[in-house]
Amino acid sequence: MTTVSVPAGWPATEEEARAVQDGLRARVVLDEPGPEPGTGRVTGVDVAYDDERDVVAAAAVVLDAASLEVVAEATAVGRVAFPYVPGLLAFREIPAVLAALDALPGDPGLVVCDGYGLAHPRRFGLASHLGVLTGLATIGVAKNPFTFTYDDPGVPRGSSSPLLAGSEEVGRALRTREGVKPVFVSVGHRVTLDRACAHTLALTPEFRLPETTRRADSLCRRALQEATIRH
DNA sequence: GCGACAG
DNA sequence: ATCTTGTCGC
Repeated sequence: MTTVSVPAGWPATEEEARAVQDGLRARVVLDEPGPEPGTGRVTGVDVAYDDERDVVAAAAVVLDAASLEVVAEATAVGRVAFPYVPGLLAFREIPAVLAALDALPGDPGLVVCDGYGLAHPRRFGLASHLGVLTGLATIGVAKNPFTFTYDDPGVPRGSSSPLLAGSEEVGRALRTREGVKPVFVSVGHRVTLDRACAHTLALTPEFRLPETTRRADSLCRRALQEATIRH
């Protein structure tokens, strides 16, 4: 386990944070296909909080994309750097996520975030932001549609429908389990939407949520527990 | 103006 | 995100 350090110049107000998003948005790369689904490594990142004690814990879990077996993992614990504000989630989660990624031994490969990328009020969600800061290929897989609209996808696993901001497709509602509520996939950095969905399907052989986020979720909760038990 | 709103 | 036991079902 390592310690979270908040990057210098990290915004302190919502206005500053929105300005940062507007300034970085142009650096997102959307025209690279990204890694081949089912090959190389896939890393899940997630964060857990104890707002009472102002503590944050992040986890990064690396899986072999073909076997979905855990190859490496790391955690980071520190102080919360920003409150939760819809549209500004990245400022709350990224410092801890960066620390966990830095503590990883090898290359993370594709990074799967718990939240959105392009599907964002200013088209620069958590996955986009993390991608730009690290240069890594990233995608966002969220559990809720946020403010966006969609038609319910077909019942079979693999069915999808556009996730819409008005008439603009910002992501996809993707059915990962037959007849179960879809997940909401959007592009982060250096991956196309088709491939982001293919990766998501490859990561959900059994459950609605990607194996990456399931693993990262349980690990960061454990890390938070251990960091919170005493002190 | 008010409410909704990824995690 | 988080508060939270047992319970229904494969």
